Amino acid sequence: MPGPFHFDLLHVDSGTLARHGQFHTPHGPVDTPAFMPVGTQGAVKGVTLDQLRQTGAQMMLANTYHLALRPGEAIVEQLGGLHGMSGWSGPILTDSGGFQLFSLAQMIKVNETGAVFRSHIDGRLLDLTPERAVEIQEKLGSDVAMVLDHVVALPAEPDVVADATRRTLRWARRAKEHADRAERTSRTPQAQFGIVQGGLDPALRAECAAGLCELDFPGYAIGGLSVGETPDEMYRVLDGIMPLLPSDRPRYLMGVGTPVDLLEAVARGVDLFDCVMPTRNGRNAMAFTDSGGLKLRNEIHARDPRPVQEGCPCPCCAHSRGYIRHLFMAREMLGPILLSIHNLTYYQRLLADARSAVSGNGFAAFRAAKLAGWRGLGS
RNA sequence: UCCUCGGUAGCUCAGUGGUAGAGCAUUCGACUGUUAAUCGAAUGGUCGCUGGUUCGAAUCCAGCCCGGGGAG
Repeated sequence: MPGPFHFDLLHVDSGTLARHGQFHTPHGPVDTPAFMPVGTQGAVKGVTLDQLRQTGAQMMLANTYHLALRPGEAIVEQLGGLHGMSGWSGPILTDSGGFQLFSLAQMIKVNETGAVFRSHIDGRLLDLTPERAVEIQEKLGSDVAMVLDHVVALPAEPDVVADATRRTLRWARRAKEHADRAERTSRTPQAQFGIVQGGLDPALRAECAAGLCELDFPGYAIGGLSVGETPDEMYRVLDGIMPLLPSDRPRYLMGVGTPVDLLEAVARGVDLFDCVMPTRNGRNAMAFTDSGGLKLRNEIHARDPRPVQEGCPCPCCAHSRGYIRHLFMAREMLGPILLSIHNLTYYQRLLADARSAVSGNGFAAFRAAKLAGWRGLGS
């Protein structure tokens, strides 16, 4: 009998390693490959739940560190967990705070026990250990909880990467043990994913993957990428890791990426993605389209009556590029909102098309056609 | 007519002897498990005009032009 988090591998493309599947959660299934919008504080910035569903998103992301600081996991729990608090009824994945060891590196100290954060909000100390990360995420009530990992910026000295990778593996063991032993307080079950670190070193990546697989997680993430390396270096890491991960579990490439990155990773067998790019870039007036990135603050769009993307069903594309530019120049809040929705819609449609292409054994051709379009304007 | 305050970048203004700065606007760039509706860069001025003093004037002096306020 399949568990609450089983992954149905429905089809593998005949020409690439691209997979089409379905990941099951207590809050519904997720068709893969899938893109999860980022809602760090329990909200996808500028987008209502209705609008978010309309983009085609099935699963969203939230963040342990940010929610532990504000409003605090106790309040989230009291409001019914992330689902109750936010009203989002679909699956939710919570990141452990491991990424903040990288992005907030200047305000933390890492040792074997865990990480000590100096809150960026009020300066108070927050101890984040692998065990604490498990407990916080249980209270948040997400469907998938990530283990706490140690993300370092690239390029980095070999011993720095090796230390962080082996620490990540030790932390994963502690997190797994703690989750298995802990009294489950939430009403719904929660899956825990391990995270493969190892920088650009194939041997280190393999060592980490092997150690995690022994622990038998229901899903595996690839972390520590898109932190300073080139796209080709990232793709090479994926080439090396994918064969080492069990094919009957979802593979999640954390924090990635551009549309090009998504297709290159899907071609190598990745099933899940998340990235702030569609929303952050959308807020900053950059639109994703089939012919590459559009910087809508640029004057060239001022008199352009065309929609951002011809044929796009999103509410942004009911308007002209000239109007969207005007909204940004006038600092109207509707501009960032509409472009966030457009970019999320663009990502969701891209992956929906990718799933169809995989099912029809035509992923290689699909990827080639998309890349040719994007190359035009250099997305 | 007199008194007074002012005239410096597209706009609002700093700058009182060593050949000009800021904010905003404009243009362009960046953004990958969000400390970001953010960040960065560039364009842009014979300092109202004409003389004078001085090695050197946006800055001091004189006259003129333009604008605000006041007096008669």
